[in-house]
Amino acid sequence: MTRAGDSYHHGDLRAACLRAARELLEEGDARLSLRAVARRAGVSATAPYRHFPDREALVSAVAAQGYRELAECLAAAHPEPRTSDELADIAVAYVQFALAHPALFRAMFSEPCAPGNAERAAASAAVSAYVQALVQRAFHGSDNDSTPQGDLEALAIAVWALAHGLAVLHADAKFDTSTSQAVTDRVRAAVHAHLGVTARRRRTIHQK
Amino acid sequence: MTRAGDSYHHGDLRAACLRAARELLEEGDARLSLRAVARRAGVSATAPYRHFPDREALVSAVAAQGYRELAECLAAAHPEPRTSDELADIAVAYVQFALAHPALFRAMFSEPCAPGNAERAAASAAVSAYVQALVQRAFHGSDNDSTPQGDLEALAIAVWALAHGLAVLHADAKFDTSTSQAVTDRVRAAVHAHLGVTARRRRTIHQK
DNA sequence: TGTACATCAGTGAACGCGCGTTCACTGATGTAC
DNA sequence: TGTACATCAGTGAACGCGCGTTCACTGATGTAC
Repeated sequence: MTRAGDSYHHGDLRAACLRAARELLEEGDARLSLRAVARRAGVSATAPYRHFPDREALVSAVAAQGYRELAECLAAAHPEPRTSDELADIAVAYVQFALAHPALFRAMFSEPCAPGNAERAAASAAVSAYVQALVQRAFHGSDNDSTPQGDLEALAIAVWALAHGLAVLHADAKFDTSTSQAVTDRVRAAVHAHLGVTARRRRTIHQK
Repeated sequence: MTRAGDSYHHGDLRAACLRAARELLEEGDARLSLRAVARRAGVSATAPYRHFPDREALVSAVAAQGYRELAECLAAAHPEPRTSDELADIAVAYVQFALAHPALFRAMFSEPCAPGNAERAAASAAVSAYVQALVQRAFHGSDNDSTPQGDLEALAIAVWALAHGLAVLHADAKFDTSTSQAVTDRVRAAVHAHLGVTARRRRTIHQK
């Protein structure tokens, strides 16, 4: 039987590989290599093949983990946003996640995810669905609940794209990212500008 | 003196390298290599070094060209947008550009542009400035010209991020991109959802 | 116009590198009796 | 409990690859006289 910890040979090389890959990404390695991961995990170059059929599988597993962390991070920012302000909190969290883990973020969104990897596809779809649901819930039953369903969907897509676009543009240094406050202010302002004049008139949201 | 065309040795290897690089990108090569570019240009592996100090310089030059093309493409979509519909035209052009040239788009936005390359930085900043100015012009002096300047800036950032986010998410296949009509409809809907209820009430924009 | 020379774009061999992946192996672990 | 055996996680050598970059070179072109 397997003891917890270091039991069988290495213990849990699969997990160790994922941890090593994350470390390398956090250190700025743009492109993960199986050999570098093995090296970091303190194991021979070929050992990871016991747990991943090829490089692509390792990368997908890391990306999937990233999606899950992103989802948690968004949920932590606000579990059930109702106002523009609360939606902005989530957008800020999205952007800060990208800035805190730029290489991981790139690994997650860098290329059309290989359709073969079910785990990755699922984790990615979960984030997407989570954001969509979030936005729809926030707007459903608001003052404006005459809004037809199609428009709600479009709005959800728009908000997601907005947050994602802000994240990518910040990660690519198209904006000043030297202070986290500047980033936060910019994202909040963009979300409020987006969600619009109407919202601003109803509540007093703008706090600048 | 240099004759046009094939004059000196190769003629204009610099331009030929850029053309070759573009071809490789259009064919789907994710990562440009100097050797592959040289091969495609029909020249020895080291010849490009006469025109580019290193690989990074070549990639930056290609990216810069991409930014210029993107700017032209946006201008062609609508030179002076005034309505949400016309802004949506531009967003559609932005997304279609990304879908038509995915590898180029990735090369342009893949990583924090090496600050060393002035040409690339300038071309990138030009696109950014162009979009910002576009949006501000579209909204300035609209019915709603009480809008303060800070809000206009935030709005411009938001619209840019929206278009960029839609482009990236489509390029990463987070949405169905099998027909160009579906993409166009989705982008238009997102822009209209974004620019909002107010606009929709004033004009009759939604055409679905 | 013709010759000698300087320039410099492109060549080709060579370097050292890290990579993904294969293969036959070894040795620690778990299991059947 | 002790022994024989099967499993299979991890090893280490080896493969062939494409890469970026260097170097001394060659030969076509342009220029000075």
